[in-house]
Amino acid sequence: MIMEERVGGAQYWRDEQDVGEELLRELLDETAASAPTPSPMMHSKENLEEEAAADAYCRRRRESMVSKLISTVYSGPTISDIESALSFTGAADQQLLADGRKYTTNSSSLVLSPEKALSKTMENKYSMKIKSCGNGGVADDGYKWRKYGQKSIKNSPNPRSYYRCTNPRCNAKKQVERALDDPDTLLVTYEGLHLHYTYSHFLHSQQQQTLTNKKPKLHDEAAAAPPSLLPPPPPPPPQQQPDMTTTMSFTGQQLPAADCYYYDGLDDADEGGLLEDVVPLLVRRPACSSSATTCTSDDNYSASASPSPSVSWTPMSPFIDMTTLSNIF
DNA sequence: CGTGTTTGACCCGCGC
DNA sequence: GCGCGGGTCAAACACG
Repeated sequence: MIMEERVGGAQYWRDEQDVGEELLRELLDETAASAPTPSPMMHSKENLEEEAAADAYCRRRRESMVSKLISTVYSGPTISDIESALSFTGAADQQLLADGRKYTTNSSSLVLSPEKALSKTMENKYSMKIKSCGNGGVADDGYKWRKYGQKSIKNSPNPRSYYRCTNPRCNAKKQVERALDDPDTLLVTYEGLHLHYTYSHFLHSQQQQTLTNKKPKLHDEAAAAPPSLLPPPPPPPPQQQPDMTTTMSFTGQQLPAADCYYYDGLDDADEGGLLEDVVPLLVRRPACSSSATTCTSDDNYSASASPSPSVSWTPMSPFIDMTTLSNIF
């Protein structure tokens, strides 16, 4: 596992945001410049061909920039990943309806459980190292995790904790354990995909509408682990250490952030409205994900799973309004 | 009282 | 078949 350390986590987020904003600005300028302008002059055949060629060029350039922009701001599960998961689930449902058999985790069963089959067809596992200095937690990854087990591992003095996404429709899990060589380093292994908003995303959007959310619960330090491009932490309360850093090294197929979604219309009020099932819109894997991606983010905020609803904060990371992008096409 | 954590027991896969 | 190790379950507990 490659592990790089980048000094100045805040600068990293800043740089990413700058790149994203610059690309978006360039893209919008480009779009405005290439917008069809009514011309009083008559179009000759040559002019029409030139315009067509120019249009094609502009379109390719926009697509290239959008691709760059998306790859800059997003590295989470792509729509194809979700489509694969959903199509499998649909197929499994059809199979279930067809033969009336029930899925079971029993290995002697003729039918694999969807989870098992899914894990066979998709290696949705990725791990990362998180280096956190200080006694505080590591950054929140935007999702709510519930600890369901802890196990001592052979030849390791540190126990491994098992977490599951609190969304009942999401089978994402993660394992957290401290590294053997460095007790400050957490090894986090993610498994599965989140098919819903990040918790922080929801809070952010909700706070813009109403401030009546109930207060989220705190999580322990191991419960939170930041993926690459999630919203960076809210401004630290004054009593917290300002100089803590978290260094992460991702290894695997995908990164866990998934923020560019559209709401599928399901009403999850029965889940307290905190999490919503969504399917990514627009985002398709814009660039091949490297085998190891490293980023450093500020860790100078609370280890709580989410920011306090009483504090409204705007993500520093290159969050681009996807509605804007959608309008471009 | 609701929600999340802890922890011992249980299940399951794998190697011998 | 047996034992080991990892993963999960679920009752008890803690906390706000």
